[in-house]
Amino acid sequence: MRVRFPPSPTGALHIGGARTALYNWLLAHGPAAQAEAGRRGTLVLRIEDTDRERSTEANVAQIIDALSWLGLDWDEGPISQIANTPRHRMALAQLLADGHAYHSTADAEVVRAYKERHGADRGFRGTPEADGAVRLRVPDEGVTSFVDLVRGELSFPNASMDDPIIARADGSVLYNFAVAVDDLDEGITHVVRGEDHISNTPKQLLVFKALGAEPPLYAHLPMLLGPDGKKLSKRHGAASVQELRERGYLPEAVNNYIALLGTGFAPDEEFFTMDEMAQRFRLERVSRSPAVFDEQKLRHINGMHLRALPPEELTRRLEAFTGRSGLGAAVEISREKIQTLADFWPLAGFIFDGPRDDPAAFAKVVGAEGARDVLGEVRRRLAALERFDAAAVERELRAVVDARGLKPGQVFQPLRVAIAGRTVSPGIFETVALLGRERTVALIDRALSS
RNA sequence: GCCCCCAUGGUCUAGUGGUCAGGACGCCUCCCUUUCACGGAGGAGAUCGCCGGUUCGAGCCCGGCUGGGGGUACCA
Repeated sequence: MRVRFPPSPTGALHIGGARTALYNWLLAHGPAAQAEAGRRGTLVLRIEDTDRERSTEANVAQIIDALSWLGLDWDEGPISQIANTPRHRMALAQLLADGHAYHSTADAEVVRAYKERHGADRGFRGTPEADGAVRLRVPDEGVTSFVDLVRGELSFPNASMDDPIIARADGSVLYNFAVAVDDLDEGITHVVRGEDHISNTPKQLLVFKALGAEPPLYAHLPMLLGPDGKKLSKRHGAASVQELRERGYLPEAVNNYIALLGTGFAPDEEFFTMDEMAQRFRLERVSRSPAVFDEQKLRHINGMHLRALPPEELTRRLEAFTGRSGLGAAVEISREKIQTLADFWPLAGFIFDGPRDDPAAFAKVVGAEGARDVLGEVRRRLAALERFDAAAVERELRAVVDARGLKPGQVFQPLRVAIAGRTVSPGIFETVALLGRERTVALIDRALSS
């Protein structure tokens, strides 16, 4: 089995592209490839840069960086499509010579006029000219059909298809032609791509036929949509892989989530490692309907992956993410409370940089009836504590709760705001223990004197 | 306009002719350290897009309609 991922370097790698890359990766690493050849499949990375206007090296680098971050490694490539130009020209000359293609100066205007004469459902058929762009000759009758591995048989009436332009007047080839030639040359066996390519497939099939070659198998994945039901784009916030990374998501979680979007792996589970996903992945199980990208659920899945990481590993990633070091102990007491890497600093940063005061919270909680009195007693008890660990701190704080007949929150919250400056923090006992007696007492004094 | 694809709670999905349509995210209530998150116990939320048909019986099969989406570039 040979599959490919062919991004066009006209922008960053978007979530839809990452999904396509992931599914190809899963296919190549899964049991289907194994059963077919006794070893896993080969993934080819091809850069579709035939659009010279919009393709840039920076985008290529960015896409490769995003794929690497996701852990989606490839076996061959990156192959620059533009580097295959000689071969494309050769194939084009062959079709021209065979009469499968012809030069035509007909532009959109001419095509429109043609349809006015012959009916909107009649595909444009040109007459060979001496120069102009190159069009592929589509049969007048019959259908071009194929069995889509996720949708079943798809069929297109030839009569309604325009003769597609496969090369510009300057001889440079266009997408539908280059792709077919490259898929053929690279021995691609399975083309797995987005639904937006469904109507390109018959054109490419016709190119294979004109070349006298056997086409690969095709599978079209459903579209990924934004919360508004429209195609996912930058307008929906985090649309690129790079942005997801900057927002503190883990690559394993991103992979897990986008795999879930559009495939029902298992009835009751949603947490999967790459290996588990590759084992379970089946093209036939891929959903046919478009899916809405839901960041809330990504957050949830990300939290699961975060907590599944060994503490040292989580610490390493958090240190890389925040650019700080010595985070170990704080990470230990925060790991149950964060869902993304970006959640950590706002939650526990005060342990290192001191409180970031939220005046409203301060006024409300520390300024509450009896709160200062409670804080005073908490201070006395903690100051007198011999062993300053989480268990001892908890004992003292609960003693205050019991002695005064208060609710736990009436004691814990003022203390939390005193040491963190806000109502959000890791567990109060562990946090106080980590801060130590000196700093805790000083922070309480600071709150009391404010 | 034309060609094509799709349609189960707000979202992702399970379900392939016969249990009260199951799970997850989110939401609500309660508990856990009145926040955040995790975990636990409950709850609200779906006339399975609509109309016909096939069948003793349809979310599952067929047809039509409606709605959404993709394509319709000398872009990919």
